[in-house]
This record gives sequence, C-alpha cells and structure tokens, in this order.
Amino acid sequence: MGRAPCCDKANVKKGPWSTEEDSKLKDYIEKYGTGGNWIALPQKAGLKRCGKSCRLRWLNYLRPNIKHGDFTDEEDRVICSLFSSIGSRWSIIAAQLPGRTDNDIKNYWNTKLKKKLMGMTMTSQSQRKPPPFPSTHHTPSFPLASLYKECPTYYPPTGSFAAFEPMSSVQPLLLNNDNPTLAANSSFVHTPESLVSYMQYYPAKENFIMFGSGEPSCSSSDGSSSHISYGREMKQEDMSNIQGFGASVGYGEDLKFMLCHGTNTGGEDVNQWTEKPSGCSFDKDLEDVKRLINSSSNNCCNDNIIDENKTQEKVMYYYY
DNA sequence: AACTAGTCCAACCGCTGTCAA
DNA sequence: TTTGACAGCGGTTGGACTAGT
Repeated sequence: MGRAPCCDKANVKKGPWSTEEDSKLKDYIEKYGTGGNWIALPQKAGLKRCGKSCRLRWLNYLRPNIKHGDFTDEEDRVICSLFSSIGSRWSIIAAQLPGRTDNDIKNYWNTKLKKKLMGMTMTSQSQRKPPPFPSTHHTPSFPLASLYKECPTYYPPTGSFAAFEPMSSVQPLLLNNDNPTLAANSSFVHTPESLVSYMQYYPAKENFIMFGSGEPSCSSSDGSSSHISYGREMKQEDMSNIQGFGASVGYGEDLKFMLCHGTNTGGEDVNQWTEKPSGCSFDKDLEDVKRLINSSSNNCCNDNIIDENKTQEKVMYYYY
C-alpha cells in the first residue's frame, strides 16, 4: 500500500492568494519551517490550500530575498546563454540568478526576452553587416555569440552545479551540418591535447562551466550524450571526454569566443580553435537564436538529429 | 468614455522520478 | 517487489492591467 491521500481536493481553495493567507503561510514557515512536508503544512498553518499551492506561493512570492521587477542586461545574457545551452531548464537557470524564481524567468522569457531576441534578429538583418574578423583561422558562426558581448562572469562565487543532465538541445543548432558556416569548418578536429593547450594558453581564473557530450554509455550509438561540469579547475575525466567537436565561449573583461569541431573518425587531428574577438556579432548568430527559439520545443533531447557516425560533440562554455 | 487587442504574470495542471508503506 | 503519494519541474491558462482606436 502507498501513503495516505494527500489532500481533499474538493475542500481546497484555488485562485489568487489573499494577504491573510500569505501572512499565515509566511508566519508558519518562518516559525516552524516547511518540515519537508508540504502536504501537511497547510493544515498545520490553518490554510485551506493544497500543499502544492503553498509550496509554489512560498517559492515564487513569499520566500525571502525574492527579486521582483525588471531583469538587468546581465541577467538577460545569463538567461540567453543558458537557454541556448540547456534549453528550458528554468530551475537550473534560476539557480544561477539569485533572487529570481524559475517561474519568473520562464514568464520573462516567454513574454519579453524571446520577443526581444526576435526583434534583434529583424534589426540585424536590415541594419548590420558582419565585422571583419582579424583571426587567421576560420570564423565559425555560433548561436548567441553576440549576446556575450561585454558580459561579465556571472556565476556566483559559491555557485555549484555538480551535475547536470544531458544537454542536447544545443547540439542540433551548434552542430547542425546544415549550418553552412559550421559546415565550412567541419574539417576541424578537436582533441583532448588541443584543449589542454588551449586551457594552458587561456588559463581559467575563477570558474568555468562545461557543457557537452561524449559519454560512451549513452543513447547514441557513438556514445554521444551530454554532461556538464563546473568548478575551478577542469577534471581529468572531463578532459578525457573531449573529442571531435568543441565550442567554447569565454566572457568577462575580454571576451574570447572559441569553437572547434570536426568530423570524427579516421580524420587526421587538426587541432584548431577559432577565436572570435570581443565585440564581434554576426547576423548569422541572431539567425541561430531565432531558429533556437522556434525549434526549442522540438529539438530538445533529440540526439538523433546529429549524425551519429560523424561527430562526438563537446560544447564548452569557458570563462575566465 | 467605451471597446478591443495585446501584454503580463500568478497560479494551476499534468508529468516524471523518487521514495515510503 | 509493487503500489501510489510526494516533491519538483515545465507548460499552459486565465484574469488583471495597459495601450490603442
């Protein structure tokens, strides 16, 4: 047998919370805490609400240090960059924005930010031209690269996300062979050694976040899957997973955008990273954002979009 | 002033993984 | 081992508000 029923749904109040209910809930939680049991809480607090509803009200509204109001440009960039990487994992995104709730971010994305980005796409198409790229390397396109412009390091110093679930929503866009710019650079092959060199050349100062795939045990036959690690230094196992394709964004005082990818098997090692200088933005990037927005609901977790025989993917967001 | 369309956001709904009985 | 409640999450909805006509 399972547990006892959670609550009598016929006798719970729905709809907007009154100030009286708010203060009851707040007082109770401040006094006794949640006790790890939301279902029992409303009864104890004298509320005719479902525990679920109490939890939501507390987390999204009554909890201390909740930030309401306009999002800053920096918060915009954080949301954009994480959305491009992990998709609509609002709770994870919210965890990186102290004081913001997942619901808040979700609403903000759906009502404002998404439109803002779409607007940027329109503007960029009609007004801007790609700036010349000084590097001797190729210039790949990368979704959202322009949004990282002047973006400071955003992770809280004590931030932690030890483990993420597979990140694959980014892959179809970052790695799509239909992307002509990427395709043009698809001869690149990235190896662990090249990344080590890169890391040595651009040593991490504070934190880094790494998204990617390559666990051999996962859904795709080539072992493609995703993992994210985060910390002050790169772990050995992270390095050992890096093969084939990589992309990196660093941001801070001096934005560096790095991308490296390639077809995998049998190809010779062409350890190439491409750097995109600070302030660069390309119309193509915004096109990718638009495409991501349009397709985000469809392509998340669809590893099949990637040619299993061609690539191992590793996308790395690296900042210093 | 009245109506309509668009926007915002709090709250609900339903799904999933976890865990207690 | 099975069953079903719980916690948490993302998607969606509907009412309040605002801007435009």
